[in-house]
Amino acid sequence: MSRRQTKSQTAILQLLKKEQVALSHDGITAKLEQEIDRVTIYRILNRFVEDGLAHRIVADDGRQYFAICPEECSHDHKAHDHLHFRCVSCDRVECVPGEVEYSLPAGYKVDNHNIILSGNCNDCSGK
Amino acid sequence: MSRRQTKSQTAILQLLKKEQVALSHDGITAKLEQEIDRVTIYRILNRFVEDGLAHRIVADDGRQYFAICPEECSHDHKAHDHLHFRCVSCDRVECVPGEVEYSLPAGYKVDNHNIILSGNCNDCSGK
DNA sequence: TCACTTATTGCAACAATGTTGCGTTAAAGT
DNA sequence: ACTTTAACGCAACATTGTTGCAATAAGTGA
Repeated sequence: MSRRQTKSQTAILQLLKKEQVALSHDGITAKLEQEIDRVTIYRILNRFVEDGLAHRIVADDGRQYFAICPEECSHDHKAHDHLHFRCVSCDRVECVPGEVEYSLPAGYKVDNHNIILSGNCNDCSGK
Repeated sequence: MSRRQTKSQTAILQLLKKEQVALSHDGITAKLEQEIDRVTIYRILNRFVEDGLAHRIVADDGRQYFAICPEECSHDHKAHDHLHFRCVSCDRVECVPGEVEYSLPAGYKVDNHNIILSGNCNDCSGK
């Protein structure tokens, strides 16, 4: 029932901590030293999300990206109400700090926020 | 070079106009009277988006949903900055009117907004 | 109205992303 | 060291969306 610490798991966790951006499955594969099976990577990531360690972002390319949760959001890992920016040039997804404000009609219960802006990031918009 | 009017095309357009919610490919298939090939549906939808007739939303289930653009957004069909709500119970995606406010560091150029909240809609949260 | 051009369609095949089943491996507890 | 079972790797599958290509049919002009 309890979690076990494995090499694959710690490697992915370290990677996510080091990178400050959200990574997709294949971004992770590309940056990992060791080879880890595709399925295992997905399972590890899903476990991280389940445990509130990471959050999952579905970007507007339809793919899932994962990022380590900052401390502030550990108390409630369901609603990540900060926004995310996906750069279409360098294909990175980053978390943008700051609140997002919106209004919603009464009666709606929000379980999950998934806010993605896409375009060119600071580095890429100059070129 | 110019567009041609076909039965499939008008059927889908009518459907999207009638439904006030955003529909996915298979939502469209389910509601259509006539049978239209999967590929054709996708191509029609992509054409609508290209022509600024509809906008594409990628929901947090990773799937694409399409909705007819309201008049206001016809002048700029790239940035649909209103938010969308996906109900996980009835599996409908609706456009929520109203502006979304956020702040973004300088140097970022936004091409596209994709803002999805998910949870239970007014109808489903009661039950 | 008929012939012509080519946008649109339908089918098959493919690509990408993510999940499930299952037998094997290896962490953690005793 | 032994046992239990979480985690792994492989194969197979599911879903969503796209591409190539030959056949069809919408618009145009004689």
